[in-house]
Amino acid sequence: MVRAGLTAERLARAGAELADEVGFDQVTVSAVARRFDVKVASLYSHVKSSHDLKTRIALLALGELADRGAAALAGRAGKDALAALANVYRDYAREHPGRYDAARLRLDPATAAAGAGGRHAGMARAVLRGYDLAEPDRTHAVRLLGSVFHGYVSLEAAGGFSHSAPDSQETWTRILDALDALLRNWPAERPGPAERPGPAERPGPAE
Amino acid sequence: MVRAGLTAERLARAGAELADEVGFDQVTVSAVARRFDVKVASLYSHVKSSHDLKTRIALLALGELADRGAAALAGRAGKDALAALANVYRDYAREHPGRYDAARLRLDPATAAAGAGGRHAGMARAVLRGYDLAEPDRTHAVRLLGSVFHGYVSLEAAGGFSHSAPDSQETWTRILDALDALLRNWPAERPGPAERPGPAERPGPAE
DNA sequence: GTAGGTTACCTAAAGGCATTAGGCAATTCC
DNA sequence: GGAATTGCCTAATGCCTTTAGGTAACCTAC
Repeated sequence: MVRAGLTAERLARAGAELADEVGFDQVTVSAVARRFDVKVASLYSHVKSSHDLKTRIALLALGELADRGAAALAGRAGKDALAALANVYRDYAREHPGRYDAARLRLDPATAAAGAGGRHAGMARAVLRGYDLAEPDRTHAVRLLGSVFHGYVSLEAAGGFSHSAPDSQETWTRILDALDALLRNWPAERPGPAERPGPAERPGPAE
Repeated sequence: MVRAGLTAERLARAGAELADEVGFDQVTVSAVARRFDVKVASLYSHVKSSHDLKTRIALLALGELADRGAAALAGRAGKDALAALANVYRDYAREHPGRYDAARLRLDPATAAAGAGGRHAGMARAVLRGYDLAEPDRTHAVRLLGSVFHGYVSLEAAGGFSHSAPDSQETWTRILDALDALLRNWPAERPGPAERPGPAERPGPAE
């Protein structure tokens, strides 16, 4: 019996590859075992459960993403940095759809913090150093960037923007323009009418 | 033997309830059968497969969301409409997390179109009638709104903004302010330097 | 260099979900 | 009321997860 040399690390890597090939939801302890030509039960000495395996894949992906982000951000500022970081997420999702899905896995806060969780928020904060925003607007902006990046990339992956004009690439470019403009021109607090009108009554025209 | 009165419709509704209670990924043909106190195989006369069941739940959720959106938009314009539609998505996701997850299911284009697929884009377009945007910027803006709404709501559901200041509600309010400002002030094409600098060279400071 | 301990992978088994085939009972339609 | 139809059933297969306990390979030391 030749030993396969399994480790939690190698299992996660194999799972990540599998995810990119057949989809993250198809990643199963059995499938990974098959890939190593090993019996299923053998994996349970290295990972606690199917969920544990998936968590490790998620952490792997988050780490890779953070690495790419850090590399892309080095030596850039302002809109240049904004676009670079945004493209890291989008490109990663296109190159590694399974891993990107994995990165979206619900992690409990402790696990996320132990992994690359904080690095991502840190990168968004770094981008915003190129703009003139004080707290708490800086945090609001961090969350906006996260929302747009994640939202756009998932909708694009789901096929939301294919088969319809204009091109998804063009929209992406223009959205980055728009975000840049918005960050350079962040509105002061309370510029408009009531934020949250009741569901029935009509509080008058908005303008 | 008393008949349970199963229909695809009722199965989808039960599945939606189940999703909100225990999570969409826990929705299984077996679990729904249990809920009707019926044997698993019986469901297969009404739905083709597990995937078929999940698709029906997704379409149910998308329809409910579109109904709420239409109701919220009636008689509103401008920022008021923007906030109303945005809150529909966020509130729905908070009230019905399982259904909201279901609505995120990858649907093939034909299925999505047959359901409420188009209504959602239509609602975003309706909101944008309150702003001065011509094509193709209007489409870019539709996609931006979709990305922000979906992105924010999923990150919030994943717990991304809890346990940290400022409050998620405050960020949401300020993001809507910001989007309103952005839409009233949408930048013209090509305001900045190269959108996509190469990975290594540094094209100079952004400003 | 081989004895002992540890580690890595195995066999076996139980339990859950998805799916199909074929049967009988409840409803429906003349 | 009898025939046709429909609705739910039993039975069976196959894949997945997880645990318990066994055996063979490796490592350590004398």
